[in-house]
Amino acid sequence: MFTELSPRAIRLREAGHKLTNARLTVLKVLEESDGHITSAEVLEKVAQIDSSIGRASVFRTLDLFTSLSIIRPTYINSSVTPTYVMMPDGHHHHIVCTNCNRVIEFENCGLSAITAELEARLHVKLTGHLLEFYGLCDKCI
Amino acid sequence: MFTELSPRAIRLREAGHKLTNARLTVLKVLEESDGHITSAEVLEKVAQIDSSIGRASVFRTLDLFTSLSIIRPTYINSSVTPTYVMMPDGHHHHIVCTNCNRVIEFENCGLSAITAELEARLHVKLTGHLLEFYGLCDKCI
DNA sequence: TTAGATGCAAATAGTTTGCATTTGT
DNA sequence: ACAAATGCAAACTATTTGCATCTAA
Repeated sequence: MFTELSPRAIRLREAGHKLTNARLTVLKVLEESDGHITSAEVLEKVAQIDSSIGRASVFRTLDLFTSLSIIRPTYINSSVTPTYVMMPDGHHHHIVCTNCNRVIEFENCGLSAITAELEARLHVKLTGHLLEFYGLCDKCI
Repeated sequence: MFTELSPRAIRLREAGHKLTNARLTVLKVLEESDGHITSAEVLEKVAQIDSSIGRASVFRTLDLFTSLSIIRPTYINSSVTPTYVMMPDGHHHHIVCTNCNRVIEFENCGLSAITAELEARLHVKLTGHLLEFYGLCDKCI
């Protein structure tokens, strides 16, 4: 059905979940996105690929992926439909322009020192993070 | 009607918005919360204080406050109803335990150096941020 | 005085649920 | 074989909208 399994699909199976058509299709849509995608967009693209997949399964899959920290719902420029962000290695960070709503990705969030300090001070074990900056992008300054 | 105006109320008026009963009541509820509150909780507490305030006005007020960066909707342990976090000085940070859903606040997010570096490198002007860590709290480790 | 904000109730839309059926392992 | 997952459609519920009325400045 699917020729190649992505690392996330393997992770899914190793966590004891079945690799169903619905799940692999949602995963494909997420992986082909730019890392930010709304539930409405996921529903639409999944329907384009395979219209026999039910909406409920898409939502169930998004919930499953969220519980596995593959994605994370956020409220980027949409107060109605959640935007899901892909969380490679359990983290994600970006800048949202509060004027034009553009989302700017960047590397090197520089949080490893902070993570280590918090783990030591608060006796917690941190596995990921979401860092969202707000401000004006270069075009809106 | 209200004897004292909080700094946020003054900020609201200075931004050109009327200080109505609905808005001041929502603000009061938010300020008396622990900094994390769902829309359902806001609706309920507002109704307790003044049942004549309409639900629609509460939602309109939450939208207004979000646009003013007084609060920010997030998806803490609730995939249905958004949780709003108060954003003092335009930022907020916390740890969410992925096991028990406890939210741990902490000071000193240590992002000022990263903020300055991003502003210089990407030619943006950053005004706030939301930083959310995921992991296990001391009791769940 | 009057633009802005409100409350109400109806409309909308995104998401969830129950269940018979199908499917991956 | 069989527990897990699915698709369907109905049910749900949070949120939004239109509009006449009210009110803060």
